[in-house]
Amino acid sequence: MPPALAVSTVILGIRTDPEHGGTRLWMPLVKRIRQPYRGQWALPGGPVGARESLGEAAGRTLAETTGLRPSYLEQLYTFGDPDRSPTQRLVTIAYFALLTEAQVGATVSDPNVAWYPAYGEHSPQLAFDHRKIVDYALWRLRNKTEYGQVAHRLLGDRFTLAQLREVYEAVLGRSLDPANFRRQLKNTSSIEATDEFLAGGKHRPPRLYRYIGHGPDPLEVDRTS
Amino acid sequence: MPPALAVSTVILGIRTDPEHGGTRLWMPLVKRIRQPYRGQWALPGGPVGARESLGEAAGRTLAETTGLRPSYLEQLYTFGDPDRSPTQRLVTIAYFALLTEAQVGATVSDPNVAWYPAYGEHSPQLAFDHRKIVDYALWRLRNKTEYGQVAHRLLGDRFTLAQLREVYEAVLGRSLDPANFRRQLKNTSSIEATDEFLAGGKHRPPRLYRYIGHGPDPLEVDRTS
DNA sequence: CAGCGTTAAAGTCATTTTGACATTAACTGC
DNA sequence: GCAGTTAATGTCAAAATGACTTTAACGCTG
Repeated sequence: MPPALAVSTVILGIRTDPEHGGTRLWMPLVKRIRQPYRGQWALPGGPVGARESLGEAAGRTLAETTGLRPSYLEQLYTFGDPDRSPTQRLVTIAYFALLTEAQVGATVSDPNVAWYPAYGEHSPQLAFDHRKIVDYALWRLRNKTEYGQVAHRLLGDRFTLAQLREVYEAVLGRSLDPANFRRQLKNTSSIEATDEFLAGGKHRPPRLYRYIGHGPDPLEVDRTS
Repeated sequence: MPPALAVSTVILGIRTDPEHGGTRLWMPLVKRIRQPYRGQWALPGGPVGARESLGEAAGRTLAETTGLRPSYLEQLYTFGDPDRSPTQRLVTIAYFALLTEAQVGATVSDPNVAWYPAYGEHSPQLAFDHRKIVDYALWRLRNKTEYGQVAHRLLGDRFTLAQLREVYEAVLGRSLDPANFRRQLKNTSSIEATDEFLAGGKHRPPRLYRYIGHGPDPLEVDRTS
């Protein structure tokens, strides 16, 4: 029996928790409509087509099931134990993707697709070994040396320092001192102040900053073609 | 045409450079005896058996070609572009392994297996996209948060602070101040002084230290079975 | 066996970075 | 115009870092 190829993708975006206020990492999940694990939430994914690359398959399957078009895609890990599937050998390549808040809005309206916190007590049970995949995605995110890159992919090209700090807090899972955070980032050369301010707020308008990229992450999937 | 599964492994160990003195990262390579890239050096690897896991396949193929039994194995990246092979689709899962100096000695005596520096001008050209795989292995090694773990896998369970510093220098590619290095490591709880000393040297005998593990790296392949 | 060369280990000190907190600035709503 | 809130800057002690010096413990040589 020849092996079958599939991809699964952890899609992460920031959302403000409607109950508790703080910004958190959320992910869209799809409800399984057949056995095994029927009715449980699972990561978006599907089989790899014969003429597409693994990264293309990840981008295509997540777009088909969720409607999303993430700005960042990175390969995570490959699962291929011989007994993962009772019939033939199933090799699954896991990816993880990052979304800006603007991109989050494009989620399809479908009762079988819903957003959930990526970790913590409100994060649901997942089908297969998908919880392990999500935890590994979070582990890699937290262990990245260049957080500026990550924050940029979650925020878009213009952002305030408060937004940037909330992303860091959501990823690291702990709160940071706003004043010290500001000082540290001003010392790095990874962000640059613009002459624009975020209007419409109720208080002093914060300045907008821009990310100065140092080239792509060596892990990023090239999807320019 | 169904996909074929294969593994390739970057095996890294420390060796003292016979010419220039310093400790460097070296890797064993195997010479290709058939087309394509016949005569060029390549990473050890081979097809995945029907009843073995991907990690088992990596451990088996590297042992068969090099005779080595590394103390550490970690999955790196999966390559699966549809046009990698002219005949059928070839999916290669790359691994990287770490060896202690004791384990390096067990290399098979075979003219088609030889050790080379893992990076720098004396590192040879490699077949296929294997240079990219090696560079990615080095990138991940350098971006690990827990260097103590890495050093432990390259040195064994007892080591002097000078040896530990040489490992850090070989991985990071720059020299470190011995006194400051000592101070930093004494503040972490990752190593512990033993009451033993390394005898036989020409100078003051250095104290031996032991690594205090914080559990395995989440990426490590479990090969206890 | 005293002195020298070499490496191990500990100590010194000025500079930089960090964490905790205070102060000033700029806006909205009443 | 004043209270309330967030943005942005400033202050300062503690901790960490980098460059360097000093002392200790060997083997080797004469």
